[in-house]
Amino acid sequence: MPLTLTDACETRVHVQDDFDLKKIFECGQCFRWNPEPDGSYIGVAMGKAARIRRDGDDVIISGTASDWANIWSDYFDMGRDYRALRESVCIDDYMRAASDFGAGIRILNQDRWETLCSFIISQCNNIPRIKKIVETMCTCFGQETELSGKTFYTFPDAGTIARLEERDLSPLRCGYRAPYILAAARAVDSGKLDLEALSKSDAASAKRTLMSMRGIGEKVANCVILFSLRIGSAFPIDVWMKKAIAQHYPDGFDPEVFGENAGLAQQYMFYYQRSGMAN
DNA sequence: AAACAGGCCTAAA
DNA sequence: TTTAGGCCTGTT
Repeated sequence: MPLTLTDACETRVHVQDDFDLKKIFECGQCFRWNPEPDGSYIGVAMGKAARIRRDGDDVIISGTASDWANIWSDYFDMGRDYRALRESVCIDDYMRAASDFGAGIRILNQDRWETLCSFIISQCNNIPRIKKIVETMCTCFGQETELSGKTFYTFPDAGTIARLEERDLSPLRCGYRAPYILAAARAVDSGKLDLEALSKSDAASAKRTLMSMRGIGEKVANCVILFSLRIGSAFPIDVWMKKAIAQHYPDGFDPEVFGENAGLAQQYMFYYQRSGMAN
């Protein structure tokens, strides 16, 4: 009998804190995780393809225990207590309802360059098309990686994209965003834009630096800051958030009321608003 | 078929 | 400092 080498390795983790895969992957922060018929999710992140699912109080993820310890634990932000964080943003009845509804969301610590590039692509696009463009970019320029005998593609690194010309990006069909992508890739590759350094700075200066790049405005900058620079005070405002604020805070609203947890409050508001349950 | 989609840029008040 | 219109492309 042949040995079964595929799927040989899964790691089971007991999780007591908020951790809802559907909410984590569908609250708008990432573009490369997709649901499977059995309720698991398959995605590619941090240079690896993975499958993850829940089993009661446990989370089961492909890979070794050290993959979990070295990669996924941080990716899923397991170092923070989301039940406590969730309580901290309940400043009124509306936020209580929004955070109850969104309980289980976690803010991923994603790759900085991938996040920057993905949210440049996101501008004035809907989610299916964002995902399609990102996926095409990975199959064209990423590296092969395997999971259960299937081939997946990693997100291409900035250096790879930096060496391309605009015409090389035409298969992506990303329109006017192509030059923005190239400019960002070249800035990251050359070190002119040092995202790791930005992660050690404050929200205001990170935002200023990001917005000095062509094609990066306030919304994209805030998404990058929140979803990859680990600065929790960032508060991205898109069309859904504008609706939420107009409906629930007609007299004005300052995200600073949430302090360092404004970004998580934003995720609850966004997810609640988009669900249609907030009305 | 015209309008719109998880913004950004520029020009003009 | 705020506002309108254009922008690639795909979908409705």
